[in-house]
Amino acid sequence: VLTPETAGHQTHRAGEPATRRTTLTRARVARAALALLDRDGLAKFSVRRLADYLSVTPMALYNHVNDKNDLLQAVAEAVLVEAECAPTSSDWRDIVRDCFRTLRQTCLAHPSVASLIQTADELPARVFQPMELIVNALHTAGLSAEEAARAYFVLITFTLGQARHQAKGWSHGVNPEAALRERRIEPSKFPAVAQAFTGQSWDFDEFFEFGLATIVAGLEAQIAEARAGA
Amino acid sequence: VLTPETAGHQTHRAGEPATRRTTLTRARVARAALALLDRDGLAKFSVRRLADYLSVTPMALYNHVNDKNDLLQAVAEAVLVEAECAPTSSDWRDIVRDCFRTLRQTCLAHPSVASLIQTADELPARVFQPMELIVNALHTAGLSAEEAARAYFVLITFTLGQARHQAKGWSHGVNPEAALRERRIEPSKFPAVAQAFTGQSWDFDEFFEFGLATIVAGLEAQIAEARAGA
DNA sequence: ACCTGAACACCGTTCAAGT
DNA sequence: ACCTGAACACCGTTCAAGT
Repeated sequence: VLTPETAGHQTHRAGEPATRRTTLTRARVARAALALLDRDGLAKFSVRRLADYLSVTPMALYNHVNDKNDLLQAVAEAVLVEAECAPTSSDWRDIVRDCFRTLRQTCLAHPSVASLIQTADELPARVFQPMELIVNALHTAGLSAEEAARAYFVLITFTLGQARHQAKGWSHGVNPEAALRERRIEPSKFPAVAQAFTGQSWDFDEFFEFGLATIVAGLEAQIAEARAGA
Repeated sequence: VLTPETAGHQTHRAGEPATRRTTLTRARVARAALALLDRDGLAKFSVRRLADYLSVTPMALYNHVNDKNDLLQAVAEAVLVEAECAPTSSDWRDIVRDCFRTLRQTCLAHPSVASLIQTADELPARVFQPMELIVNALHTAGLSAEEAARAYFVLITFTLGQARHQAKGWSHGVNPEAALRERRIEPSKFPAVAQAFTGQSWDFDEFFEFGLATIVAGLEAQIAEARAGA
């Protein structure tokens, strides 16, 4: 059903940017998709639902987007713009921490987006901005250019993977705590796991910080080694 | 179309394990699904295609599996059995390296399976066997039980994420090398990235080993810190 | 240039029916 | 107990048609 405020078809001068509130745009489509993803999650997302959400025929979207995949990439791109990395220090450790904490927060604000980025066929060019920052910082610190690139991928894989896990709620049975509680696994057969998960509940922030600290410490060791070798 | 060798319906004594070649089983369904996943990939996999592959009605599968999701979990479980971790040393570093190298090799042998495990709603109980081993080793080495559990998840997130990347071929546009070559990004704007990716091609084995070494080195630092604090 | 409507070739899953 | 066949409520996408 078309309502007046969603279906206005104002004609406008050719060549003018179509900024009418009711006109579809790649950017507008992406933003609506993000809103829908935030509301209903990736599993329930479909082109048809998005079209419905925009009070439009599914095919209308294909004027602004090549593909469902292309659509999702537009969303990823739009989100990553928010995750602009503005380091507060010139120490590579601070740069790394700032960047990936920021990325993580952005992913948590949009729970579907970590999966989205990891699933995308093409990485939006956007990811190369923080990548340049990190690779440069690590290279300056003493890593070779290739090592710096590897380090970046270790960090982003960890960050996105962690955010995915957290976004999924962790409750869906991936949780060892729940597995123990529901007797899916026997504590006696897994004493160390049982000890780690009885009593306290899993803290994602602490987990992330532990992982980040571990990787940073590991990179310190790699840098020390690289310097010793040089 | 049913062929004689795929559609035989031998009656057999009730209570007997149904080991007839032509009888469907949760295990047999899972194995066929794995074969199909290995051949065509996760994107092309569907319940209906699997049914076709087994020369059977789609609904027949639902006698042995609750769900598409349940089906995929059965596959994940089946694969993880292959990835049995048999450490060759009692040094926690060796245990960690052996386990995750083995897991990675298994994932590379079945390219869809890393995504499968990360997508699964429920972790197969199988993952708790290596988890117990790792958590125990790290706890013995000096980490608290919770820290040991966190360390395990850092490692598995990295390993699965890396395997996913590699399985995807890396060529689908995630590759900075290709992004540079195809001029999707300007080398002049990303000098450090450009330097890291010009000339040599990306080596996944080296990437994995770098990441593993980095995390192990980071854990050494965490353990040293934990011991100093105790 | 942008949107529509009907159509195509698929999905996962339910349900009643067969043996 | 296990499998079938028809059906339901969805998908992504193409194509010809409208404005």
